[in-house]
This record gives sequence, C-alpha cells and structure tokens, in this order.
Amino acid sequence: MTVTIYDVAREARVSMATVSRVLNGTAVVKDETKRRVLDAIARLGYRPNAVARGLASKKTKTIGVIVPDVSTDFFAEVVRGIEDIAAMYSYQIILTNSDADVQREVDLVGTMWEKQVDGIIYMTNHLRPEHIEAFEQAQIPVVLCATEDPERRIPSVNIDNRQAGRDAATYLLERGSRRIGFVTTARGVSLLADQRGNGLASCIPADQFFRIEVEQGQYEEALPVIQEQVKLHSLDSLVTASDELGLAAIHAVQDIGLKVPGDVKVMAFDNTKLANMVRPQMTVVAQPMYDFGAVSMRLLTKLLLDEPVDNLTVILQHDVVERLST
Amino acid sequence: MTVTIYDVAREARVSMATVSRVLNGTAVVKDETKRRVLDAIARLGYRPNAVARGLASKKTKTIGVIVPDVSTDFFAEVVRGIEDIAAMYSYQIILTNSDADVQREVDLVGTMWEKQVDGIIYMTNHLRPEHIEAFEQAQIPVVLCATEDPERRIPSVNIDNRQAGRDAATYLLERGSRRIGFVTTARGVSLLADQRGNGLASCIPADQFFRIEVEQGQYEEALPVIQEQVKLHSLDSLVTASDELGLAAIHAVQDIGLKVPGDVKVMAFDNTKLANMVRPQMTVVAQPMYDFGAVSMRLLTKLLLDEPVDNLTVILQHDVVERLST
DNA sequence: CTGTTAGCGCTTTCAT
DNA sequence: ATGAAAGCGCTAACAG
Repeated sequence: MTVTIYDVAREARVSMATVSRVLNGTAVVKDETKRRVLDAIARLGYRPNAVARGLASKKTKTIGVIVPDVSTDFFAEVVRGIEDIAAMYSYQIILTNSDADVQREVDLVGTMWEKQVDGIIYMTNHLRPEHIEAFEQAQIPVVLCATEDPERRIPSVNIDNRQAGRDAATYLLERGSRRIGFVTTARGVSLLADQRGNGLASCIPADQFFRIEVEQGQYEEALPVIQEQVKLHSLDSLVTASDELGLAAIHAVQDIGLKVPGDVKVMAFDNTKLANMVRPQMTVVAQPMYDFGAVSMRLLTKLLLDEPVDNLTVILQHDVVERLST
Repeated sequence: MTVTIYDVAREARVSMATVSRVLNGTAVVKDETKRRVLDAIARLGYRPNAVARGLASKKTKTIGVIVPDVSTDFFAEVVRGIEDIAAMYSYQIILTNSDADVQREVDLVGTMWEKQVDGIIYMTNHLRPEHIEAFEQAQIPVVLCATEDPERRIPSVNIDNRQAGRDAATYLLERGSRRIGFVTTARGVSLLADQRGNGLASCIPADQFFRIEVEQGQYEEALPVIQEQVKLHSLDSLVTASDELGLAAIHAVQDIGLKVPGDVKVMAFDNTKLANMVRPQMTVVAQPMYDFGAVSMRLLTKLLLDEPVDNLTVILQHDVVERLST
C-alpha cells in the first residue's frame, strides 16, 4: 500500500541507508547510484514519511504558533509573516488560538510539547510566570512575538511601545492638542496597551490626559463610551489602541456633530488595511505586523539552526504616519 | 532526559502496555493500577510523544489547512472556525498559504501527505484537475471549504453562490435599480465570484448589467475603476464581490459627488466586521464565514471517525442583510 | 486485567 | 561510497 524507503532501496538495488543519504544529502553518493535512487523514487511515487523521520531524528520541522485570535486583522497579518518565512525554511506551522486565556495558553504549550514541535512562536497580552514555567518544562525554544518579557529572559520581537506612546503624545502636543483621550482596553488586559498609555502619560500633563476604557476594545461598544467622554471632558484629541477603536473614535466624534480633525484629532495604533480605507484616512502609529511574524520566525530559525544571533531581544521600528484624521 | 512510557511503567511497576491503556482508555484497567500509573505520570511529568504515537497508530491527530491567504478578513475568520472545532475534537491544524497558486497548492498537498495529516481542509478559488489528482495520490480525506467541485466528487461546504447572486439582483430590482454594476475580479480568477456574477446576470436584462473588473480586488486599485464606470454608464447600483470592494464603491461614488444610497445603491458580498463599521453601513449578502470553517471541520471529523454522514456536499444558508447603503 | 513482543518508517552510528 | 543493524517512543495484536 504505502511505499517506504525499503521499497525504494529494493527497486534501486541499494540499501535503505543509501536512499536516506540521497534524500537528505547527508553524505556523498556516487552519481550513478544517486540517479538510480532518484529514478526509483519517481517510479514508485515515494514520499518520505515525516512522522517516522521526526521520531528517528527528533526534529519535526514544525513550529507551534500560539496566538490570541487569528481572526483579528493584526494577528492574521502576523501569522502570515510567520508562515511565509517558515515555508521558506521548510517548516510548517501548527496554529492555535488561545483567546488570551492563561490556562489555555499553558495547555497549548503542553500540546506543542507532545507534538514535538521544534520551536514555538508565542503571542500573548501579558506574559506571566506560568508561561515561563511552561516554556522551561517543555524545553522548547520560544520566541515572543509582539509580546514583551520585561525581564528579557525569553527571545522576543517587538517595538518600543513606551516610545511609541511618547511619539504619539509629542505629535499631538506639537499640533496644539491640550485635552487628549486615550481609548484602550481595561488596564492589565494588555501590557502593550498599558505601556503605550504610560508613554503617553509621561509626556502629557496629568490634567490634560484622559483614559477611556472600552472593555473588549470593539467598535460597537466603544462608540457610546467615546461619545460620552469626549463631551464630558471637551477633548480635542483621541489616541486609540487599535485601528478599529480609531474608526469608532471618528464615528463617535462625528455622531455628536463634531468634525475630524477640525474639532477632534484622531490618531490610532497599528496601521492595518483599515486605516487607509476609512474617511478620513487615519493618522497612525504604524506597527510592522507582517515583520513581527517574519522576523520572529527568522530569529527562531537562527536559534534552531545554531546560527549566530547578536541580539535576542529585537526591537523593530514603529512609525508615525500622518494622514487626514489629525 | 526525556521521560518515556517505559519510565512511567517502571515507576508504576506495570508494563508499558498498561500505561498505554490508561493513557488511551483502550481497555479496562483495575482502578488501583490506574491510580499508580497516573501517579507515576504526574510524578515524572510525563508527556506522551505524539510523533511516536503517530508512527505506531498511523493517526497524527493533525489536519492540514490550505488557504489562499490567512491575512484576509474572510479566510482569517474561516480558519478560526476550523481551529475551534478542531481543538474541540483534539486535532491540531497545520496552516499553509497558497496565494491561490495552483502549483503551490498541489505542492502543499504533497507536504501534507509527508506530514501524515489525517485530513485536509482545502480552500481555493478554482478547483482544477491537478488538485483532484493530488488528492487521489495522497489518499487523504479532503473537505472543500467555501470552494466548489462542480462534479461533486469531493465533500464540500459552501453556499449556493448562483442563488446568492440572484437574491442580490432581486433585492435591487425590486427597489428600482435599472443600471447595475458588478464589481469583481477578472473572470476565471474566482469560480465563486463568477457564479455570483452569473446569478446576477441571469436576473438582470443584459443591457442593464455592467461588469466592472478590478484585477486584484483591492480597495486602492478599485477606486478609479469604479468611478470611471459609474460615470460612463450612469449606474444606479453597485454589487461588489467583497466588503472591501463595497467600501471602495461607496467612496468612489462619494468622490464623484454622488450620494449612497440616494444616487447609487451599494450592496456587498461577505459581511465581515467591516460591513458594520463603515458609514453608511453596508447592505450585504452575508456569508457564514466562521461556519464555513466550523462545519467543514465537523464534516471532516465525521469522515475520520466513521460517523454517518447524510450529505457530502453541504450548502449553508446565505442571507441578505439590509443596512444603510441601499 | 496485565505482560510480551513485534513492528510503524526513518536516521544514524559503525563497519567495510 | 555503501551496507548492516540498532534504535526513536509508542500502539496493537497475542498470550495468559
């Protein structure tokens, strides 16, 4: 039924070891012999069994990817970046969604362990001791992606979120903003969002800075909250933790009869496709989402292939992109 | 270093077979013995090696997912549906992007074969003989997702795209539309889009129907094309193959000084989050994206677990959702 | 209810 | 340059 390396060996009149050698390029094989083997492989339609190979070699050529939710613009783009580079290095990815639930995240590391993945690319809102412990127990190389380990124990790829917050603040302050609202999720939910908030707060006088919390960070629920806060505090500017919230901000402002950017400036984080597709097009602090994934995966390949790595915590550049909402 | 089933057996003073039994519930084990085994497992921090298990049992509990591009709203949502149900049945998914390239798609089936996946969920714009051949060669159960096999050889989950096209046409015709443009990708690129187009065309008099082709189907490139065609043919309605194109349609119309829906009605396909987040909110033919994935995966589990299946080609319901753009 | 024994299909020494 | 043989860690008969 299934054709194995034995069948190929017999067909080519060599030993299975030789077949393995031409398959993996592990050692020099005489040209003539190699040809015979390749012919046999083609004739039989042989495909090496990666599971058997994985058991024997203890390398599976698969990478575990743990992400809060792929269906999100941001992470979908990151995952694309991961998969592209993985494919380039002949790795496949096992994708799992954690919904940012700590218990589930830890369980997933266990699953990845059982699957014997060669490495893990890990995204979460907030790295906890439980995560670190799970990584150590599983003994699998991990790269944090768009996720920060404040103590730099785990390799990671990220931007400088605090600086990004400061840059947003500076941008607005320079343009005369004096009552700035920061639309974000509840504190503690996302370390990154909190850091951006801290960056903003560090540049803006306390009496000019207003934190606006939207539980899930979704468009629908954000609209009324933002409207209320803009009116209540007579805000002249809004910074949002995501493009989706940015759009909510624009609409919320418009719905109470004010103009963007005339009455209220709106500046979002991320720069997904959405930012460019709405009217007015949004000024954003752009994040290199695809690169988060691509660079993380590249870093992981370096770790796996024992290539030299000069820096285990890489900081990608962010970028203020000025458009029409400010 | 790594603890194996042998170590557990020794620690629990039973044979490896017994450990395997309590692990898999394959046979009845005395309570007392089971307890000893479970204790040993906990004490040693044992994790079964899924690769070894896969080699021995010829089942890997992993599913291959081949998708044109996860970073797309539509497919990201589908993949989420797949993964949720997969997790529910203790399957993991290997995710790969094909960019809708036929050669790459065929190669990926080969990769999945090598990885010994238990099944494949397959999405493509246009099913070709090469695909069918690849499936047959690999001998792996396949479920087509949001993809149609006109000859119904392969199990699939889809909506009735022709009917969806007719429904869109009917909706607009009943509301007085007489010059209707269909904004879509080039013919032949996407069978589904073509079928919807056919559905539309079958209900609309030929001299009232205008096909507007946008090469990649993206927002930016669509804007000028749509503007030109709307002016050229004095269109009073636009149907678009995606929400992204729907938004492009709205903006294109507004940019030439016309009103949506006053002067031109816009109706999109899909109903991603976007449709609800733009102004005016878009009337759409809603597709059950999450369910495409979830139902496909569920169907695949039935196939894999030999559960009875009454229909191998399942047609999900679509739905016209009226909002403010028509 | 539990133990013994073959493999699963491949990689990897160790010889030659 | 090539072959022989010993596992990798587990499941699955087959005994008992």
